[in-house]
Amino acid sequence: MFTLTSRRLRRTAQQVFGWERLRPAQLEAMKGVMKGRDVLAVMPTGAGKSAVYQVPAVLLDGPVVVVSPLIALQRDQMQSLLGTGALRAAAVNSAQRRGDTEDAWDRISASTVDVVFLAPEQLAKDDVVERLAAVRPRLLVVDEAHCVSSWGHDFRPEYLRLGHAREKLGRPPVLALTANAAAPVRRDIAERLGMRDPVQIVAGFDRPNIGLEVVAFQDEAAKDRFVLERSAVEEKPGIVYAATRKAADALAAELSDLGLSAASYHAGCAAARRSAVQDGFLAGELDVIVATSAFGMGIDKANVRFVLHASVPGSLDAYYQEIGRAGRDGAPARAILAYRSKDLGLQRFFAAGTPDAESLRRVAEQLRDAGGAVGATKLRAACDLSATRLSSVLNLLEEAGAVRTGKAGSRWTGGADDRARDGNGDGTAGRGAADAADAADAVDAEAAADPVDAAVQGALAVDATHRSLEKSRVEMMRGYAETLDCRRRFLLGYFGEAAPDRCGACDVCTGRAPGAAAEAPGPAGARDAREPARPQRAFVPRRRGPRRGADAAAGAGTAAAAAAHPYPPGARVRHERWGEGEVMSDGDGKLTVLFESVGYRTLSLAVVTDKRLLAALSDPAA
DNA sequence: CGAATCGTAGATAACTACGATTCGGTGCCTTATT
Repeated sequence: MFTLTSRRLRRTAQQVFGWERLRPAQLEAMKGVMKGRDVLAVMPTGAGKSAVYQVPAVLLDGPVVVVSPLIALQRDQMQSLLGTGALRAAAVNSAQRRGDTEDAWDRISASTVDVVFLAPEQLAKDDVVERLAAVRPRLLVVDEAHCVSSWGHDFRPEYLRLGHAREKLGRPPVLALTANAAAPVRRDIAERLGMRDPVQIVAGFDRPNIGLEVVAFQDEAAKDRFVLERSAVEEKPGIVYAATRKAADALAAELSDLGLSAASYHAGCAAARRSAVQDGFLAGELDVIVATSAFGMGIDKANVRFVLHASVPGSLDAYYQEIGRAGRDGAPARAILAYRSKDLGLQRFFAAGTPDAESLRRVAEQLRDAGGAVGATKLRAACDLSATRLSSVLNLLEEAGAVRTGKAGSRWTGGADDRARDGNGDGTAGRGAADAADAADAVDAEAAADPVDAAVQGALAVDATHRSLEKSRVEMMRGYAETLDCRRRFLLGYFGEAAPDRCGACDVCTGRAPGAAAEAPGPAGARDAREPARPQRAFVPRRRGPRRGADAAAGAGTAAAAAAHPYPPGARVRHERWGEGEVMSDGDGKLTVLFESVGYRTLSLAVVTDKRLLAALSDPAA
């Protein structure tokens, strides 16, 4: 039954690391790695993701390069490796002393290092890539791989350039690891890293011990009072997520005034304070940590009893990740969202970003005039851009098909015609290129006469596509907050996982829902008809009964109804205006589809079938 | 997108009202100056 590879992996795990058992998902991922396949593994925190590369690192004949988003995480992983004594590790980053980095390079070049840790920005540097390529890495690991998708487009664009780095490293197999990736995110990761036919291992998303609750408000002061009170009375320890640094500081101060042990945590805190607060929380010295989204990656504390969001985050991906820090011990825990529809404005602002036509133009002109490949360092100097800014600009120009990057640097490839060709022919240019071509046509036919103008317009169109997806993710977050149906079902559906109609453990299922609107909800839900917590309890249970009945009568939300239409989750569909997409979830007479050009859209199943809005392109079951 | 802050005009002493402006989240990496 067990293959030779399985036996070797198990034996190594046992003898070298002392792990008596490997989970099926771990073993399967390791086997893929040993076969030289690209592997994308989505496994919950605590399921032993690191083991998936550590065991093969012992067996592979050459070093493993691990890309990790935070230097702090690299440090933690180094420590744990040193603890086992099984692997020799080194890190390359700007936070350690120069001498330590030189020492690391000496050891790497002498082939006495098994695992090298670095951030994606390091791989943007030619000398770093050259020195690594010289020792022939056997595996490129991308840890917290969802960052490729969520951070790469704007914030840390080097993530999107890991595919190039991989080529320069001699195209080793890629192992992408994450705890949280919805289907489109997985697709993005695979595409961006240039993975070929990857082995995908996806463990379950459901965390049944986390009770889900949303409390809606109109009035900001009422919401603030609620957040303060719930933070004070919920079982400790807990995490409160705030949208801004100022709000985090203010709430932490108020909780402290109440006599609780509370502290704030955000990127504006001094480094020393940040680590002190984090350590204090992990050690159980803090009741409540009030944080921005800066807090949490790499945090694995078992007994967090509640995660309270004082304001909505920008996506369900972020929300799921943040509430997933509760109840890791398996004991009951709560995820509470204090929701106010106006709070979405901040997230919409973040999603909207700031287009920068001027930088695009400068880089495009430089490359056009250069008449050959230009390295990143030279380009930065010529265009007077930061490394981050340049990467982001190059990513857009490449996606628009106007620029191509190879070993020697980035090269001008021209205008609209090339762009369209690239979109079809080159897998890594991918879907953005085709969209961009369409959009660019629409933007300005006259501008397309000049190739630089066309490139800038095309890049802006690609950018607009990303932002439109980001905005639609905010809308999905709104959908979760305003849904009148089982929240767990909504959440799991977003991640492409089927769920029963009622989980029995969210506020909707237990009849404690705040939600119901004063009038019958339209497609946009009950967004402006809510009142704060107190009056809701009185009228909600009565309202829910008949509503449920009405839904059932409409033939929606049941397994039987879900099977009766041609758009099951996973199906590819085409919409006349929005193009191709994938069905993410269905239920209660609605379909949620992720369209490649516009992002998430929720459609009424009745309208879709009536007006034949969607063409089914394929059935995943077929 | 929305909240907070700032500035100025207007009507009259100490403000208020309202338009304009600014600000808001995640982390790598600089690499010369105290």
